[in-house]
Amino acid sequence: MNWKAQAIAHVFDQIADLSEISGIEPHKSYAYRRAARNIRNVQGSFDRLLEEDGLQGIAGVGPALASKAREIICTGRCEHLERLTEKVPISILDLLQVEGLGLKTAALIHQTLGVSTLDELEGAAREGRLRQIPGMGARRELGILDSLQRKRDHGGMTLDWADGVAASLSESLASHEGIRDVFPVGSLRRRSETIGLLELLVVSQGDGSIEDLSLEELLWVREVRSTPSEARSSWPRLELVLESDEICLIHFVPPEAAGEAMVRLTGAPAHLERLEALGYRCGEVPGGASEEEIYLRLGLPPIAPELRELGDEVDAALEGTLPRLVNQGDLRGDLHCHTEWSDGAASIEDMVTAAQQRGWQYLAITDHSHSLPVVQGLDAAGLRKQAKEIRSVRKRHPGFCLLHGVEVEIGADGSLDLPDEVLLRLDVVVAAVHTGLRGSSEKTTHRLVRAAAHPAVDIIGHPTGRLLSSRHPETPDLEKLLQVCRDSGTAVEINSSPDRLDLPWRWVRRARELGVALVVNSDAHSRHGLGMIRYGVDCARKGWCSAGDLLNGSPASEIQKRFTSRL
DNA sequence: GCCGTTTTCGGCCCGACTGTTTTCAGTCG
Repeated sequence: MNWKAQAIAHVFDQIADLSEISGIEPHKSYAYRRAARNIRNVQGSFDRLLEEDGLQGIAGVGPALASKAREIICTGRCEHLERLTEKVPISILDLLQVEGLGLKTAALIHQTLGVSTLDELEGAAREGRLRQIPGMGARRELGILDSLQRKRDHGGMTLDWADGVAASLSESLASHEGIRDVFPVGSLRRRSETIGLLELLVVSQGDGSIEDLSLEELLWVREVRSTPSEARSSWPRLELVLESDEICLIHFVPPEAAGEAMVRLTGAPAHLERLEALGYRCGEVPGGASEEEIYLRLGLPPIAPELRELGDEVDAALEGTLPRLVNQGDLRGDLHCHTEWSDGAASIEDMVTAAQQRGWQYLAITDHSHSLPVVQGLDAAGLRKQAKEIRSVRKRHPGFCLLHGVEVEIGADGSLDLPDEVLLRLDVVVAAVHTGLRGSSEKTTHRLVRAAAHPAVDIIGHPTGRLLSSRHPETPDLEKLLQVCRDSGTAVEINSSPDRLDLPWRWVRRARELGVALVVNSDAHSRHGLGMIRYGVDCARKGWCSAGDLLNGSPASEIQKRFTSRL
């Protein structure tokens, strides 16, 4: 996503939350949220929209919001937001990331206990003070502590957000004289599922002098701090604190050290340890060596950054058994997306043309089934109506393989909310859990396993149900699920939404070992959403997948055979 | 704050689940 769009939408969401806490007319909050959502979903060139009419072409953006958007882009600040934070500290919004805490309770906790940070919240929970709040008992207190712990284990920026921040910083840095190149390193380059610390490598033009760089003037940078160098590297570095509170570490190296810096700063620690066991020594690399040359000197082929995690990738490289990793261009289609028939923003036809523009041969339309609230999903009659529309779109796009499917809701007992005969008439059935995710691991496992064994189910969608920025449910017994899927021929989804990346990559590796069919799905809710598939590809690559491991690495002819044979 | 074959004011998304309850508010999707 365009980083400007991200930045504006982020501020609008903050305004919406703070306004609601401050008791400002609730529909104003709704307006800000709606505008933020539509800005995120902009299709085509965001910059052009911004220049042409200051975003007023976007639904939900009127003169007041357009002027704030302009202010955010030109100054990196928003006066309206700053005024709101005079009344309510912005750190309260961190409290909302805790599962089970919404605006009402967060505001109440702040008012009665003076709590405005996650640390203070944890302290209050440990001391049993949260129980003073009406509606809060011991159980919710424990739930909050639990959620805080899980958040610590999984914290960080999602990949799309980190990519946006990195792109905007790189663009500003690269325009400086004296800077030759800027590269992402660290967990961002390894395409980790969340990015705790954003790291950029800046290759200088000459001797690496950075004295005349005035980074404070960069847009979005609130503060520049020098940080002592660490064992990992002796190159000079600076810490940028961004307006959005993220921290970005910038490493400066002269051109002749770029290759070594790439290796060392990309990590991960276990990978570097294995390299060291092969004789790699920091500072002993000949000047000017590229990253590839460094691997070559150790007797290794280049190892993709995504694989540099646990260390065993080095052994595989030595044995010559590294997989040929899938690329975005290897995918021929997508088997999970939404349209305006449920909670998507585009028509079926629009999604089809967007898929064709991406060079895809097939697309499965899988709108939600009816029992998911808000979304207004489809029941049997709705699906029949949709089938008619699908047939007519097919006629207009004869060369394209358009599949009719559904994302069917898995109920509390593992049953599906559509009759078997309806499901069996569809080309693709993705079964997924959206509610009751706070249940025990055993319960969720039972639901998933029952659905996976159902004869009409083709794909288990986002198996863990996690949301990386907010929801970390008890993980189901994935080993059991994968085995059931293998035995029943049910495929497992790698959901590409950067907030999900679900199946998690460690389990993608396991699924591949077990021979479970995998499929990278966009779960797109707009034309633009189809592009999210790149994050699913990142996840598949981290899970050692080749194109051949993925259902949608195969051409339309095979997909047609697999998914329409039961008709 | 936005929007309009209910167009310059009045309405804007809703239903299940949960932990706290003794009749429900808040959260979430």
